[in-house]
Amino acid sequence: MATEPDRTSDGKLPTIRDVAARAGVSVMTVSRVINKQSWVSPKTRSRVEEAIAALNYAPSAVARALAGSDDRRVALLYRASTTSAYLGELLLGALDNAADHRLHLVVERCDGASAEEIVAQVQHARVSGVILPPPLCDWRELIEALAAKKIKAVSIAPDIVDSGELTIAIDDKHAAFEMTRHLIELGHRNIGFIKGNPQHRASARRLEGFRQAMRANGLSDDEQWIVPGDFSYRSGLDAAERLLDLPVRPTAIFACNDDMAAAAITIAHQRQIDVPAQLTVCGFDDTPLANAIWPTLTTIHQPIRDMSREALALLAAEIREGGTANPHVKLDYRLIRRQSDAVPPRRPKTGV
Amino acid sequence: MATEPDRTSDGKLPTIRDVAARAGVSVMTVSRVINKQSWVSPKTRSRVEEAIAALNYAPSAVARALAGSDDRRVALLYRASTTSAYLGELLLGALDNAADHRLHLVVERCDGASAEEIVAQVQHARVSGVILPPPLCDWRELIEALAAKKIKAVSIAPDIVDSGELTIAIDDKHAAFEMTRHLIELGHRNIGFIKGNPQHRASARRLEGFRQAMRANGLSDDEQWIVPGDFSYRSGLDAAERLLDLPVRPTAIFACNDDMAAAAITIAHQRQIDVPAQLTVCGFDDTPLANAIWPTLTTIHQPIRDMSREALALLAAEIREGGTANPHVKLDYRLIRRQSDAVPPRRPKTGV
DNA sequence: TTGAAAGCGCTAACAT
DNA sequence: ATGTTAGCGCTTTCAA
Repeated sequence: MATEPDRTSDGKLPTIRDVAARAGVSVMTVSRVINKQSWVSPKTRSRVEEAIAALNYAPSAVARALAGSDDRRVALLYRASTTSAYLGELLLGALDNAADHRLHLVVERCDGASAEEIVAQVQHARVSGVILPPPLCDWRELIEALAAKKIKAVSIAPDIVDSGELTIAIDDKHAAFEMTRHLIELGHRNIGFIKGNPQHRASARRLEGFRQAMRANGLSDDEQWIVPGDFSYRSGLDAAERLLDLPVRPTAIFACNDDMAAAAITIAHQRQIDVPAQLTVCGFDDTPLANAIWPTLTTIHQPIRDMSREALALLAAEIREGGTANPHVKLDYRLIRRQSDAVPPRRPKTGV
Repeated sequence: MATEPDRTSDGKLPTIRDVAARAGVSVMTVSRVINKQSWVSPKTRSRVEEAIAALNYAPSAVARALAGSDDRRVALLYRASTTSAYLGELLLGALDNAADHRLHLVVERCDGASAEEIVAQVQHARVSGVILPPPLCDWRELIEALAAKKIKAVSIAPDIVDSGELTIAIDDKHAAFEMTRHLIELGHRNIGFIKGNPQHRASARRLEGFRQAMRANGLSDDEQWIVPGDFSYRSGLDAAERLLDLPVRPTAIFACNDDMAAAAITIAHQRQIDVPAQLTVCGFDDTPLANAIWPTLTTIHQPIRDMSREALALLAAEIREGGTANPHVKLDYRLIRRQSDAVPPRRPKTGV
């Protein structure tokens, strides 16, 4: 059973013309069949479909892009600072339904460029929409510059914004709130927090969720319990040292991402502090790392792949229908309990 | 300073015609300038270049693909089983110099398809070359089917093969040999080995390197010290349990990749076996994980990004010059010593 | 050394 | 319901 496309005598792939000839119709009719457009009589349609099948014809994306109103190309922009694992997930999600939406995805790096330069780059790439993962999603100038040129942009995990831009996000603040509440319910009172890279606005949102939960439970969100970090494992090492050097040691550490949480666990190991018996550590993101360390990490699952999938769907709707019911998609996060959290040590269950 | 492309009055990007008009030459001349082709008088050339700069013109890749002999598109094929981190690295490397080679990279998933179906898919995608990461690189049928259709394929990290196909690889066998020798030099005699996914031929090569090193040093590569795994963290957990349950426990474990090594460390932690004081563990690949666990992992660094970069260069040469001096590129690996290896325990340094 | 003509494979805008 | 006519932006002939 040959799935392979037939080739005309000159060794080229079949074109729409070959299909038209074989079906005895005009190329336009074939085009309509392909695009499920306007009305084609069932009889003609099936003749064309037979010819397509017989020739194993598939339209050329390139020719379509050139001839069509070119609203089929979208770009996934990224900076070198984005980890390849995150980028890989985004890519897989986007690729996943690019074909369904008849969109062609191009991946473009835009390092060190000014907002204007990036707009130029995007225009040259002939794309009509872009996906902006962090930290690009929080770059107001860029978003406005793109909007000024009528290039649709969908931000992945940006700060909440008032303008009409498209966004895909999880509720970082509420997720952090929930994780903190979870720790408090476990019995923790002294909870340390390791902040994320300040360039990523998500960091601020997570911190805010932490603070709210602490205050909501009558606990103090004292500055000394909140230490800086930048999402890197290295920074997590330093941050954890600082927290564990505190006069009153926290019984739990909530890190703004998994890498830093892993670092905290490392420091605990080095100091012979048992996790979770003596110290609870939890993270955020649920990267593969969370499952590859010991103890496995309690964390917030962020559906990265779904996010880019949704981003693409949003772009498709925006580009073609010129608008969507809801331009702000909120995806669900999940608190994943694994082995790194427990009740705090030395706290009698009941009575004095 | 506006880098942004000018737009003609109708709001579209400048085309080659606009450039031609502005420079007072024919479009053909502009085309020649762009492609640095044949002879254009320096005077004309500079006039054209001025016009290009003034208009901030950039040629449309789409139009070029359609008009040209289309030898500019290459695909990165992958299966869903490939981890997004690995895929992300490959992608970044490939993207990195796709532009330099004037190649357009498309990323295509090809799951569950037969070799013939994949060939059809590739032909429909109108690409003239493909990059095959593992495990596709070891699929003989596919490689032959592609060759039969004159589609250039470059395999990343395949088995050594006799046919004239293009390959990029590190010397897995020798890397494993070196790591094993390193362990032996440290004083280890009882070394356990966790095998990789048998579908990836690299697994066999690494095992072979291990075996050779053991035998070369008069040690036995007894089957009981060699346990199955499939590259997953989970499988590493089981494998490590088996090794540590052996009547004579190994003093070192060499896992076929980092994930399984991390799993071995986890098991050791659980059994209160100190790594590396009581047990040496090392991995292979040098993924980000190697640096995010404690102790950090001694492993073999594999330059994934460079591999796809080279793959692209190879394809470019092959597609355009129709051949290369050396179709088998060998990249360097590096043994990275971190904290998970040490001399074996309870072995007096000297004398009895 | 340069230019004119003829497409590449498809679709949009009009016919019919 | 179907066909005709023009391109999309560029490159490949071939001619000058």
